[in-house]
Amino acid sequence: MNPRQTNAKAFKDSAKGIPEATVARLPVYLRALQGLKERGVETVSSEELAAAAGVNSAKLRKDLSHLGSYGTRGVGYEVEYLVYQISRELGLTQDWVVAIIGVGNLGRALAGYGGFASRGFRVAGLLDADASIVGQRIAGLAVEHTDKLETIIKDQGVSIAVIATPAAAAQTVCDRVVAAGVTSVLNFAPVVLNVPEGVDVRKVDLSIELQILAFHEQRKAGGPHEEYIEVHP
Amino acid sequence: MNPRQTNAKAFKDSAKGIPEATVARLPVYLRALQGLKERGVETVSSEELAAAAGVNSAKLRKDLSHLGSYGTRGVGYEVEYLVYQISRELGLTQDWVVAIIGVGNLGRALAGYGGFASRGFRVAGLLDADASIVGQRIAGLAVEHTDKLETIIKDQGVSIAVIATPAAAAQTVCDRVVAAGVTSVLNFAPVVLNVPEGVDVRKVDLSIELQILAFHEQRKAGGPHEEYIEVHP
DNA sequence: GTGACTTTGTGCGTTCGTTCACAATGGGGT
DNA sequence: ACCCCATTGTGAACGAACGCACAAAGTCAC
Repeated sequence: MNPRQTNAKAFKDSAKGIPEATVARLPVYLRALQGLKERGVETVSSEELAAAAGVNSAKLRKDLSHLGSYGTRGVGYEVEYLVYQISRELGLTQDWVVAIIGVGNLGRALAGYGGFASRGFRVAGLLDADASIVGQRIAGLAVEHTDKLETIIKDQGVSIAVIATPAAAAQTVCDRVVAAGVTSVLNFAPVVLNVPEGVDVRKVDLSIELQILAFHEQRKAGGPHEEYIEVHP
Repeated sequence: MNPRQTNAKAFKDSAKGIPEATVARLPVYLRALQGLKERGVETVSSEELAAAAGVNSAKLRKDLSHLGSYGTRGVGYEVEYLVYQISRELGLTQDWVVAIIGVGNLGRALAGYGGFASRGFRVAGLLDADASIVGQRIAGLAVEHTDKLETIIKDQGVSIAVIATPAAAAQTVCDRVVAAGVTSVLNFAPVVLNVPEGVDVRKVDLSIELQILAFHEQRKAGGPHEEYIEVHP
């Protein structure tokens, strides 16, 4: 019935899913590899690449083994070939159209961020609800009013929305982009977004990261765990 | 010898360490709770709080149980009391002094981000290597030259450094802040930072998150896993 | 006071992720 | 042609995290 069942071995192991933890590390490997490539390195061992990516080498090998068998025993991995394979697996060999909603400080920083364009992400729209910002040119793009959100998403074929609005506006904006057909959302607003099945949300929260650091910092200094704690009265 | 061994029960379970996964969620609970508090809610059940935080209720209860037994069976958790307990556990009842190095678009966004001050993070310095930026006032602070990095860190008692420089400068800046006594680093530059034992680094990478979204987006659309893949020649 | 009801806190099985350690395997030297 | 060496790819052991399901424990109505 399903060809996979008759000839499963010829299909990539990844068919049934690369572990999330691995997916999250692939971009790190990719960046390390691109660095090596720029320096003219043609071949790299798992040990070297692991060091460059800040992970241990067994983990690196297992991660890469999920994509297929792309190394040569006794030699290592061919940098250029591996760059291509990881890019393809991540979907970076095609272009992705992105819209950024909310052009405050953060939205501006995102619009100007070089790391997008170089990895196949094309910013097709900057939108804001504030009329005094609409019309400004930022990173070569004119800011549009959020009224046009649906139009832009559909006309430009936006598939990923970046939400950089204030917290209060985020859920509404999210509902609108989802209704307009977006299925992946990167959320910078400090709220938990509710989305229907089938839509992916990833969250980046600046203050959460700081809080996690504070927790560990406190531990180093001898935090509350050192004290005798009273019971809830 | 160690009192913990003679009377372990009286000490918080957390003494030996709250799981990392839990620590990473505490800030989310905290934000949800503060939202409830502002709306005047006094008591909340694990079910409700879990919904607000976007996790399942068993996980929430287990997370909170690591801090101690702060709920009341049949009733739920007292919002204000729980806010205090989580804040204390995260180390937010004390103030943390932060310096931001690199005042580009992102550094500016960070400097103006309200989520810091409201959680006990005081930005004590904005530093940049570019002489044309030095002296500008941003969010009420004058930008200083990176020459003064060591002075500022020591004089102001900075314990957390936020690195928002270009990739090429990040490692050098990191070495300097660590040498000056900083033990926690939040890194926005797209590089893997090397730090000595005892220093914590957390990384926020905008383009990595987008790449992870692209991966899943590709899957939805029927990505490379659907195709028959040739073997490495 | 008592009993019904609600909600917490947690023991347990399961799943997911990491690490070790080594057999398999390709390259290169002789 | 053969053997040695370096390095991959992975089986298996371990550990962390998740989620179910329920006993324990408190509240509230009467």
